[in-house]
Amino acid sequence: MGNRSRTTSKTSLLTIEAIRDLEGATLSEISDHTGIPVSTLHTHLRTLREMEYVVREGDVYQLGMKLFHLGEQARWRDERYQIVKERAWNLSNRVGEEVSFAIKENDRMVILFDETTTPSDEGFQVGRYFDLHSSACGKATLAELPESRVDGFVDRYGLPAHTDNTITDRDALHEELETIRKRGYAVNAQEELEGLRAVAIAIEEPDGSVFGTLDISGPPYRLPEDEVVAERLRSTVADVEAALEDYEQG
Amino acid sequence: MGNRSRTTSKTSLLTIEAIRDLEGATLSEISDHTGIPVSTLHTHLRTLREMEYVVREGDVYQLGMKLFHLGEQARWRDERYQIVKERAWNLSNRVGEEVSFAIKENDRMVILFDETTTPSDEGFQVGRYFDLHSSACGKATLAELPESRVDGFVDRYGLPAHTDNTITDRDALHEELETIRKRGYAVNAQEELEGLRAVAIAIEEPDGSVFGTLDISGPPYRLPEDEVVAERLRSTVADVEAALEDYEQG
DNA sequence: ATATTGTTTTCCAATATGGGAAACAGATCG
DNA sequence: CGATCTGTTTCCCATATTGGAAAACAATAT
Repeated sequence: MGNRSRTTSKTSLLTIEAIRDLEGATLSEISDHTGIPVSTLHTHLRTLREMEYVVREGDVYQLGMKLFHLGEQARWRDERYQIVKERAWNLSNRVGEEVSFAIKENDRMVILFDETTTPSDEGFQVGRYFDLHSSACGKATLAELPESRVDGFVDRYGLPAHTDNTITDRDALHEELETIRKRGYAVNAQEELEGLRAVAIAIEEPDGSVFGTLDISGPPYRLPEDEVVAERLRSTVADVEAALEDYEQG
Repeated sequence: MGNRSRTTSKTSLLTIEAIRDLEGATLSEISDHTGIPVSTLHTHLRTLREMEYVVREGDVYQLGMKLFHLGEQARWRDERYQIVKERAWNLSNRVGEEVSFAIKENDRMVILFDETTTPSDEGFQVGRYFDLHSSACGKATLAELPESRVDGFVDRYGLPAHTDNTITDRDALHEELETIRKRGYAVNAQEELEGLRAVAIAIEEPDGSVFGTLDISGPPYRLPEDEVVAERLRSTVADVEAALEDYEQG
């Protein structure tokens, strides 16, 4: 089991995440997956159920909508995200491509929203985590950070490969980031997911730090030249940055 | 503060909810709000932070995107919700009104999504909880339940008033539910929120239980006659029910 | 009917762990 | 420079948490 201080709360939280991993599971399945004895789990699940973080459908435990409720609050915890959303929507409608907004939290990127013209495939990325080194949004963010922080990040997590195209070499990463800084946009050439290409640009706050990233993504065959895509993003990013500046004033 | 068994996990979860209530807060603010001593809170927040359920911005604790991540999983835990979403989107586009889908979980309604034509005011209800007796979706759901369960619900929670129009009397509620069953749709005449009118119809599963509810909502002056709105909903609901039936087969 | 197997739930004792007062450490401020 | 805010850490005792084991429950099979 654990190595460091196993707080009781952590066990509850791990239980939640086990249910997420298994996309719903029975008591014994959760026990198998986590190694936590069923009797212990049972009491934790009682609490989680009482607090509505988990529900039971028959004998299957599922994540409760309390999590969704709280998640929505988290998603909009910075009201400036709404500013971005409106402009992302406009952009998406203008160019007919999928536009996503992501932020970095704890060394991973999270997609906060995702504007498309067709609602069908909308949002399959929303709420997903992406690695910093293998996503357009992540690389766009990294490119804005000092080398030392990039190195620190590599030291901690390494550069796990997700496809054949993933950058797995530290020097290659530094080169890539340099290229991104030069040309002003990051490209994900199917480094995270086979068949998904994306172009991303970082949005800067008035103080120069990275606020988040906008990207346009899709299957490679459908996207225009990177430079064309980047140009489309650029104007929206500039627009958002101006709006953030305005917001700052009052 | 506590009266019943205060489990450790529960304290952590209450901490999360305190941060939600306060929309971000410092250690001492959370302590004031919950009555939990700062020293205790401190350790809980450490765990919550480690597990990414909470983040710190300066000295303000905020809900972490882990919650959003998990919340999205909860939101789509039943893949049939996607079926509803597509059709709600179509309806919204056809009639130019706001269409929402809600489900009942633990004696409250939760809005799962909300399709609008303009993205600006979209989603301000998403993830919100609504009481069963004071919302269109809630009343539409109650109307499908046996009287005994309705009474049980009233016994447990009472009928708290949210506006002057809220139904606060048990008999009046039963009458209202009877009306809903007769005419086939529920109306929220600003019973939950001043200035918000809504018409809702329950979606039934093939087995007859309530799957969720669709509603059309807006400021009273903008909505057509209830009967007209209901008619628009009816066809989509029938459509969804047919699709659920198909899904059942394979 | 009665085993058989797989659950989940309850019980309980031992002990690891969390609670919270108090001491400590930085800030910020008058 | 003390005073007064914060947040952080320490530490000890009471007790909440654990998890084995057994009991209840369910679903098949014999």
